[in-house]
Amino acid sequence: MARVSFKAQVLQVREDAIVASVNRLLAEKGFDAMTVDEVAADVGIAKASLYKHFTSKEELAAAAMIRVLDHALAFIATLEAQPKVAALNQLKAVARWTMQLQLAGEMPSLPAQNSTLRAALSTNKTYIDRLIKVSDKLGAWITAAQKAGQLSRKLPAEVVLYTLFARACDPVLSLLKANANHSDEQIIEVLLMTCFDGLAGATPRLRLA
Amino acid sequence: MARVSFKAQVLQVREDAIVASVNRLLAEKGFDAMTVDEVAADVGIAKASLYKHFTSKEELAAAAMIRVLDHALAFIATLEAQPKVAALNQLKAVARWTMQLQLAGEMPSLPAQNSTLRAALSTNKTYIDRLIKVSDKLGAWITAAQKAGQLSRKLPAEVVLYTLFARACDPVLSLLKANANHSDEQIIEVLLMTCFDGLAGATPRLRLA
DNA sequence: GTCTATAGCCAGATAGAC
DNA sequence: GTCTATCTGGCTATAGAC
Repeated sequence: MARVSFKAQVLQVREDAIVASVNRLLAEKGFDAMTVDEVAADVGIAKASLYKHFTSKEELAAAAMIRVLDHALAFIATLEAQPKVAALNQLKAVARWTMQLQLAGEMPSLPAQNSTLRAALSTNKTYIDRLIKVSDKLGAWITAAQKAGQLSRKLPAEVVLYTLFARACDPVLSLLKANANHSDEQIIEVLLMTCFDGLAGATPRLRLA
Repeated sequence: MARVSFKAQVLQVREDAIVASVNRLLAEKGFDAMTVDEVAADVGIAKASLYKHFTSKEELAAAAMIRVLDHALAFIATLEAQPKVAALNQLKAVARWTMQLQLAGEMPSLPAQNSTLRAALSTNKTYIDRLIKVSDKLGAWITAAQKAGQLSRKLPAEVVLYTLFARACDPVLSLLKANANHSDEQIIEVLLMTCFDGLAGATPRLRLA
């Protein structure tokens, strides 16, 4: 049986600490503004030690992105354990979760348009795998919600999917938080409304029979 | 009378060319990835010459942002010339205009979270002035539309305003364009729907006589 | 594997001739 | 004001001792 040595456990814990730091710094400053020196200082180890675990800054960031996607998959799994919930509400729960992560300062921004990070991510098999897994889970709920008339059938499913990803790092949230007139919970409720019901606002559904 | 010398005109034209280049590069790569060398090469002058016109990279970017806001103000002015249009439709027209700019590759992204650019912009009087002017114009339409019941009254006006700014550089647009299954016009229509009517989609308004 | 020290590079900004 | 050539600082990444 595969007993994991104590030493290996220590290393694993250290790697987790590194990735957690990277995740927070990515959320706070973005990939370009984040420096490897900062990460090392934040973790409390030497920069050279970082490069024993990860071969490049891009790989550091990729590990953080994968971590977020894994957390998302875990959250989705808990939702799936309650099969009676309407698909629309599952999607809303996911959106709420991403916004809470953002408010907590733990949601790295989407990789900017033409960066070295995008190139690295697009060739990272693990990252792509997790991204597809999340997309498949959400995609299933999206089509189910459209069939049930809970989501507009006029919108291509990919538009809905991309929109959910984009709202997970919507700058509106940080703008509202900066102006500090609302509680975190109020911000989330308002953003969920604008996302699902639009700026025009939902009108009562006609009950046809 | 203030006759503008030929030489001054040439300079003005050159500055316009510089700012137009910066604008395009900002839209394409973002502030961090854009280099001053690129700008100089794109305009076709030496880097040192750039620094005779603008004292820093941040000021270059600020000039581009101001240019966009000035264009927005000009567009808003043309809309104001048609006072019979409902406030909601004026806002939609502005949103459509920003999306067209984005599709044309001429919409610089919002300054990322904690950058030197944000600091520079926040102390740039001209930029702030234009930003306030645009916000005031849009703010008037927002409150009018809410009074008329065309926009949700449950949303604070600032939320609507921030959302319109954010949608002006919504990453969903570039994602959809990358997957290239839709025409530019289709993309814009779909994004306008998600913005104003939400993912759930608009339902027919009840007519209460 | 961890550290200190440093290599190598690149980008923002400037000097100085014209 | 425009150019070429250069300075300067900061950042990624690595060498080499322990």
